[in-house]
Amino acid sequence: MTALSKHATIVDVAREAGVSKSTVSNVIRGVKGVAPETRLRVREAIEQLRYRPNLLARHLVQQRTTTLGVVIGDLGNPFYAEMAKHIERAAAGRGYRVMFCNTLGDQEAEVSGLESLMEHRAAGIVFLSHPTDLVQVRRVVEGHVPAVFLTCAADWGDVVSGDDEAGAELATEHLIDLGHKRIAYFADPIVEDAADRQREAGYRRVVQRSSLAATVFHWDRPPDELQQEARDRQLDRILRNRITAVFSSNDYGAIELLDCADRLGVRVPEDLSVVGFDDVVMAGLARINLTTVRQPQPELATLAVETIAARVEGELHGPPQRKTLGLKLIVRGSSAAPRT
Amino acid sequence: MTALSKHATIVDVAREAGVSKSTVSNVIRGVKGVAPETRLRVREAIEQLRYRPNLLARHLVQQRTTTLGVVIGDLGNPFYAEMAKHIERAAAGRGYRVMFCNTLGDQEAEVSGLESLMEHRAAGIVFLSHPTDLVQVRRVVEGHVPAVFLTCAADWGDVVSGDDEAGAELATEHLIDLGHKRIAYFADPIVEDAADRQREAGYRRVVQRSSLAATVFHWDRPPDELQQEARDRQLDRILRNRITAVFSSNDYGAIELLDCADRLGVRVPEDLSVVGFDDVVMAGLARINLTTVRQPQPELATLAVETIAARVEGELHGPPQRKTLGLKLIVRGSSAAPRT
DNA sequence: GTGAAAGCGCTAACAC
DNA sequence: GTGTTAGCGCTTTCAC
Repeated sequence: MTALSKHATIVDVAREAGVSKSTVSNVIRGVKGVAPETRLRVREAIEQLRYRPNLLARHLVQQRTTTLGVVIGDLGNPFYAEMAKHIERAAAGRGYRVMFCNTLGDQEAEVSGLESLMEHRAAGIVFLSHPTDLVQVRRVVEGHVPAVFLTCAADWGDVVSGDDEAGAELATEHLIDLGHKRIAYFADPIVEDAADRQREAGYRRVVQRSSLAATVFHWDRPPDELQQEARDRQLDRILRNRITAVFSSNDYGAIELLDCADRLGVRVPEDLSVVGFDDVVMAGLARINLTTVRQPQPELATLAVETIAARVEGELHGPPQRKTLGLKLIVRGSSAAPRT
Repeated sequence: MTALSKHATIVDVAREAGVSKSTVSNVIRGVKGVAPETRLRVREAIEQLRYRPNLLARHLVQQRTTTLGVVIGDLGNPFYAEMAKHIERAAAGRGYRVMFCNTLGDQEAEVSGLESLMEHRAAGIVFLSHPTDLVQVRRVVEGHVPAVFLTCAADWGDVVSGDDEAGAELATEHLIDLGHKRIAYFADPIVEDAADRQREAGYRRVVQRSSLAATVFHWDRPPDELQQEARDRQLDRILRNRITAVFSSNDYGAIELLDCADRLGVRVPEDLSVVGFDDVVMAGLARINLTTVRQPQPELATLAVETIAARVEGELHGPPQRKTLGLKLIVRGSSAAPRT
């Protein structure tokens, strides 16, 4: 590997082109009022020296960066990974770069990661999955940079999310229409609280409207080696309750449930109907074939980035905004009428 | 949303504590030789003002950042997403933050994303998935910052990867041991060239050693709306060739193949054995249950980060290094003896 | 043990 | 149309 050459600076370019550094700066920033011939000379010098402006210096003097911090629970969860990808693309499209912080639910990592993002003077923070430690996180971020909560919620920042309650209603109605009488709601703790409550609320409303009983289960998330066992116990509880259909708060949990059912010889959808939430790519595979509520991922991500960019660029002022996108039920093969 | 308060600076802290800014700097950086009592006063002022050092300024003066650029093909591919997560964690553990650049195979996005990373003065670049446009990319990066190629390869940077050839041999031997005579290699274009060639080479060696014919297919990656159709055509080609087993260059491709087989009523493993490469989390689901070659993801990511950190910190000099980790075959249900 | 001063690479007034 | 200059917030000699 060759020795690392230093980067050329604006002064080097100025010298090479025989102008002052302000002129170079004007050319770089596309300020008009530079003689075409001068502009050309500067351009050539830039090319020649492979000059790339130093954003550290620019951002320092401008008192503002074009870096967005993104806090994610777990990139290993396909929904978050897919969202992360869309956020990155949307940000790049608006001239922002993205710094990810993948906290894996570790509170300490979350706070220190966030502090690091603040030290980098991130222009704004996108929370994709809710910070576990609300108080600490709020203390670090609020009042310093704008925050947007994407598919999660808080009252001190803008919120962009799907219409969780309506989505949950669609899912539950679908199961009722199929003839199910004993439908459970299955909460995956990885889903942020507010979203979870909304989805549960939608479920409860529809179930009660049809005079059915509401049953709510929670996935345990024990250490890895015990996980499979814990899951099997959960499924056992479901079946003991004579549940015939489950609406899971996310696809990830729904797919785990399918996995569990497969291992235990419980047939889906014959013995148990399963409906998820998110519509991750995986859900559409023939082998998974999961009925689910689709979240419009690219639209959500774009909206979140636009919102935070508007705050950063001073186009948006005032109290937190709340933007909600409609959700669609995608019927696939994991749901069917219960056996009679 | 409350007005955004400015960040306190080192001068604010100095004033508050009644010392000079150099003393504050000494305290922040843990330089010894500061009177305990002074140190305490400074600490209190920092706490009081919620002071966070500005890394832009620090990095500008130090002529070095703690930012790592990571170039990824597609975060929507679980293997890359999982690797990204491990890279982020490993980097955080060594005091680095990570900027992702998710190029989606778009050459222009790749080069401009990389230029942006360079403008941010990334201390090093991790290529997770090979840059499509080698020449351009090399021109932008080489000689400026160290590069490490993770599960891909180039001769102008350090390489960290699994032993692709040996892994491919394991997979192919497994199929031969099961009694297969007509085994195809299936190349997914998302797998970087060098890795692909290694895996193909391993496959070819074993097949030829057993005096069998080598057959290599390539997934087409046509526009989304035509993809399913194109895939079905591929599977048709496979079956026409009386292939009984397929070794795919990655899990993603293998899972697509399963999906395709399911839709067309081809039974796996009865009619067709499928072996993948990577061992993404999904591959272990009961419904997927894919026999595959496991890549040690956390170890690969950690090694890549350590390598680049060593370069950045000047602990590692000289020509590009090549580190290879051993791979393991994970036998699951997608492979079995061919029908007689 | 502490402070003064120079300067990292850039932008943005303001002069000329 | 172009150059001069004063910082942005820090680190890092070098005096004291």
